[in-house]
Amino acid sequence: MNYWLVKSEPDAYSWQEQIHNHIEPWTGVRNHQAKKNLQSMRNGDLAFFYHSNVGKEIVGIVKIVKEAYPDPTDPEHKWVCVDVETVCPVPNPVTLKQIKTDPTLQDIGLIKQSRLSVMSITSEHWAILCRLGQVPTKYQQNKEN
DNA sequence: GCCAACGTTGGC
DNA sequence: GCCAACGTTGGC
Repeated sequence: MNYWLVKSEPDAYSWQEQIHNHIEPWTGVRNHQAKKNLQSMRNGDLAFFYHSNVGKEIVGIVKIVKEAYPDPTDPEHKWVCVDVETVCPVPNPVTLKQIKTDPTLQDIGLIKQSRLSVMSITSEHWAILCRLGQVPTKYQQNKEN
């Protein structure tokens, strides 16, 4: 399985709304590299939910439950979305500041490609971020895969 | 195909 | 509010 990070501005769609909705289509991605990443996601992959602009921290974990399909918010049907399901909150949200000061996280996409809204995360970085966020072990991996 | 102008994202 | 990074548009 693969690990990912998806960004949302909490003013537009927040983690609280994600908890409430439980399963939600991840729509509105309008960048080719992000689209490619969406298309590489497989059912059961896990993703960090990051609050951009306001908060600037990793606040939760979601699971991909429906692979890429045409984004209903795109009238031209040329962009895609996936469905994500709430897995758990990150008990101790990991801030961008923390990530920037951690020597083991310097080559993470969040820093190197700050404008990309859907990116992959290595399993090593995933483990480090889970530890920093104090994510319970049982949520760090999807046992179904 | 190049590049200037402009728009957007997102951090500071 | 500013700006860096990056993407898009359109003239040539």
